[in-house]
Amino acid sequence: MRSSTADIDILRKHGLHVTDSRRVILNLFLKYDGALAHADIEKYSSSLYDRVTVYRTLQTFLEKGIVHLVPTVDNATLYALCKHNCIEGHHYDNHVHFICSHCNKTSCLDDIDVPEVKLPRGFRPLHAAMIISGICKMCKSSN
Amino acid sequence: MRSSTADIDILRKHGLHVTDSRRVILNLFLKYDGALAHADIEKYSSSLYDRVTVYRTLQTFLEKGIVHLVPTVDNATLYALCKHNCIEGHHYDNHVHFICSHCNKTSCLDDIDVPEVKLPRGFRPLHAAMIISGICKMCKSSN
DNA sequence: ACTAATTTGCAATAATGTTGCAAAAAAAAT
DNA sequence: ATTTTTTTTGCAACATTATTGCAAATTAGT
Repeated sequence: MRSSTADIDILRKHGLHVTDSRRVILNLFLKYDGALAHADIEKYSSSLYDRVTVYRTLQTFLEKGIVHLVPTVDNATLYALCKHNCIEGHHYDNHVHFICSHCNKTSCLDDIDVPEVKLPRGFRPLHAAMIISGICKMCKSSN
Repeated sequence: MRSSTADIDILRKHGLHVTDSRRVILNLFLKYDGALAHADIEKYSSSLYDRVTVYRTLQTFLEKGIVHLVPTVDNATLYALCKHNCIEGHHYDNHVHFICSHCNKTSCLDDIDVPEVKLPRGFRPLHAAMIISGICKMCKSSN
């Protein structure tokens, strides 16, 4: 029995050195399967790593296209794993994000694309993001 | 010639005492016609008022339904004037927001509603927000 | 194992947001 | 118009969140 190397593969694929903190943080994303804020990561990793390291790791993941930012209405910076098609410097995260007002978890609905919208004359759109809030699958079924 | 009292009317209509700081900050929104962050307000009001006052004023405007929060991808808290139908405690800001990547201004497209989206089984939507980035009307025509 | 380059942790600093309380200002009452 | 009551403001202190420089530790290639 050998331990999974999915995290290592991802790091290598994006040209990053494999380090403990990067593996641990990346595995949080892989296991949790939702958007995480800096504070979540500090909590889940039991403050194993310095705050600064967490900030820098997230920044690096962002730059390399491993995670993308999720729009929020409060002032939290949320990160979520890029699922497909993201390359360094350009994200294709044009899927809908869902934030549950019960469990507060933010999930990427990877298969739901953001719909096109007709804009007023003169506006040239480049990217669109959509966040739907409500009750998620898990919370609804556990009532 | 008498000075405009639009700001005073708005404050009164929402049951707020009319004070200098509230008038000045409200007028910033009325004139700028875009979303403003706390930092913008400090800048435009030449730090006439204490940071704390600005925070509390924005919080009050939010509670009374004078402004609403605008979703952002970075960690800024953005406020924009409510145009119609907002009452105390409940916002109907289901319009599309546009952020210009050139001039960095965020505007409310009040007449463009956020489109409906079909969600996966089990998700119950309550509210939807949409942010489109690109080049705005003003920046496009000034090239 | 050795070397070169990258990453990490620590300390210091900056930026952002919150709370309590006395003084000032606004609205209501006289 | 003056007094009284209530609300708002500014200050100070504090809490949280994020950034930078640099030496020590770690990674990857030879």
